[in-house]
Amino acid sequence: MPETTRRADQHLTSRYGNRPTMKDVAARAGVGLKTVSRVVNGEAGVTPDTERRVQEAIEALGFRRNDSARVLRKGRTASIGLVLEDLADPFYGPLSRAVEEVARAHGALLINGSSAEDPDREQELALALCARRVDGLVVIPAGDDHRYLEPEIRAGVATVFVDRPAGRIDADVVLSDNFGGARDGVAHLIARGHRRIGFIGDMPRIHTAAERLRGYRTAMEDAGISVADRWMSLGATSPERVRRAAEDMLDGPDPVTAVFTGNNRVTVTVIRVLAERSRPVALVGFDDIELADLLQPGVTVVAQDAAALGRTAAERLFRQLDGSLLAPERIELPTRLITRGSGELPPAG
Amino acid sequence: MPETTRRADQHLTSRYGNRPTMKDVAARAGVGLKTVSRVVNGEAGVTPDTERRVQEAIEALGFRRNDSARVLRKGRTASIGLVLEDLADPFYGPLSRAVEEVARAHGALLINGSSAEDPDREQELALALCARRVDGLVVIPAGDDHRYLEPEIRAGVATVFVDRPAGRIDADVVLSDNFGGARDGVAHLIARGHRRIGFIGDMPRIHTAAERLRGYRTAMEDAGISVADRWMSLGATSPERVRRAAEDMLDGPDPVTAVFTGNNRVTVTVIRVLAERSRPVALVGFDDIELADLLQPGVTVVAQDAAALGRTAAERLFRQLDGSLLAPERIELPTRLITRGSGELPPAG
DNA sequence: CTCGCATCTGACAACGTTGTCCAGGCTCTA
DNA sequence: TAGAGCCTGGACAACGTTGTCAGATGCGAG
Repeated sequence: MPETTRRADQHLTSRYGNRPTMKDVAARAGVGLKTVSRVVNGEAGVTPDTERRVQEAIEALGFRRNDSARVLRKGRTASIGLVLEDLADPFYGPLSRAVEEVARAHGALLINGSSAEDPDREQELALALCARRVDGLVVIPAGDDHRYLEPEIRAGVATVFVDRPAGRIDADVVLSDNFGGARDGVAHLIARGHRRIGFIGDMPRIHTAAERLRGYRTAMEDAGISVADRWMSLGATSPERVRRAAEDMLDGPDPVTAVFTGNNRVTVTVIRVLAERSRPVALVGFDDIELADLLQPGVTVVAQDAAALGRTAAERLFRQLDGSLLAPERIELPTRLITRGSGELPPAG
Repeated sequence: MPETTRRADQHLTSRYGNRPTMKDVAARAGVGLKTVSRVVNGEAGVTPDTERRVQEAIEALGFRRNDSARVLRKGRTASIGLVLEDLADPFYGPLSRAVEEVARAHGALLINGSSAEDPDREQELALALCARRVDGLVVIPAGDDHRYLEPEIRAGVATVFVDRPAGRIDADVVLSDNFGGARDGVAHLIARGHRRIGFIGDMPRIHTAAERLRGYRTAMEDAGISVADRWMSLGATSPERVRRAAEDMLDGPDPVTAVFTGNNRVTVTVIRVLAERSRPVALVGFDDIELADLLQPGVTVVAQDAAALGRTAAERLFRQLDGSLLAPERIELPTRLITRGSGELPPAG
């Protein structure tokens, strides 16, 4: 080996700051490039003495393998992407964490991004993740057309949709039983004697909101109750609109004696509205909320298991990656009615 | 150009599934490789006609640039890493989201990982992120020795610590005023006439816990109150231990008339314990919690702004990246006392 | 008509790693 | 002692992109 290469570590050509490469390590240890690679990857075929020399060089130079190059060469990035609505929402934290744990168990990192419920941003994010060549993608849809992912899926990006179904493409989906949960929650109120029951939910273009509304309607229909239009508020996204909607159905003609709320944010606002009033109004909310048991009365909810959604989706994703081609499947997880008092109040007024 | 190359797209050599490369696009469009690169990156110097042909080829093949290769070549990944404790904790969701937003504004993606409060896992994660060559790292420390990051920082990885200071290295830190917040919270109780005040917090090896404890001690000392050992519980991590600690100081000799809780999880458990009792006990908690205003009484808290912590840290990080070398700085954000009732109860018992 | 200049294009190397393959040295046996 | 076989180590190409640089093309002016 010529003297010039042996001293390569003394004039590292910089890019990432001044990071040593395997070549630098090899030069310093006086071995070949591939030998360093073998040591770093724990491959067989290196004598203990050589290995020690290489390890020392790695230590001395502070070498750390450049995974970008590795990825380029190997074709797998050992990372998956998660596109969700808003990480600050307490529903998505546990979901994301669950996905992360499964990824970790498979040696993968998680890149996540928030779509802020904006279809364009969802697409931008998902495609950016694909450009990074994530091995797989877990998507909580904001939009309702995911054909833009077709080339990616064909190219081998494992993809699973969670919480809401994919739009206009055939893919794996993991959902909560939104319809059944809402129906049971409303039926619970009906069983307590309520007939005038309000529903406040998100825009029906969001699948979960539509399904929960359908559950509400079905429960009412099954009980032979006809629903007045003013009992239903759809698209109540901001706290102000939720508040107005609640007040309308509580104070209008034929006032409701119970309210079913379509998601955790709506529930919280409605709790506030009800707390200001003397007439007791029953409440069942979709999604569990922290401290719900400590309020007076405790808040009865239809709980879904966010962590289980994430875990199931991630496991499905790695099953796609590990092996064979699976036919797209729709997995539905059950919800659980948790009675704490607010849903058991009898009709009043 | 020979006919054979023009048809290169018909025999793509696979790796990432079957992804077309720039070479494939070039062959199909009948142009050179570099021209495709120029079009993809919106560089000047391509005639409209050529550009159109390239765009068509990109469209037809479903080409998407491989950012791994790009990263390898350019040396910047346009991604930053966030190591936090647990994404499922409602404190970290908004923090992570805030970091993400700043990253997005700088065109970067966010990779995050949960350390689960385990120093080894923190290190493993941080180094894995460095191997991915993230441009920067936001770390919420679990351990108290971060010398392992020294080579990385020297190599140019921008690094900011949040919520807790870095251990044994000199680096940027963004903190809440844990000491001042706790001191003020406890002083608030003292001002209401309390003398026997309990403190329940996390292990003092965690910086925030230690600082809050110090705030408690200082407030008591400033008021000339000597603290009994049994009024303090440190290292109460599980709900069970918090419960036991609370019961001990409530039922033992010299029972406390007020409790200061050191973080949101402790606060929630103590609320549960207090709700079971008839004797009113005052409570001030560190960290705000959702629905705190709806409980009876409302929960008085020392609130810190998780989103502001994240935002400030991320902005600092990109300032490091954008430009010059900055001397490490310690930024402290104020806390805010929010009175809601529980902290204003007079001493009883 | 030719020269010079500006504009557009493409060949080539490089980024840092891993897979392939072969060379050289060793041990063991005949 | 020679030959076979094994083990270790290294040279080289490839992954897909971008930066450099030089060549080609077209246009206007002399």
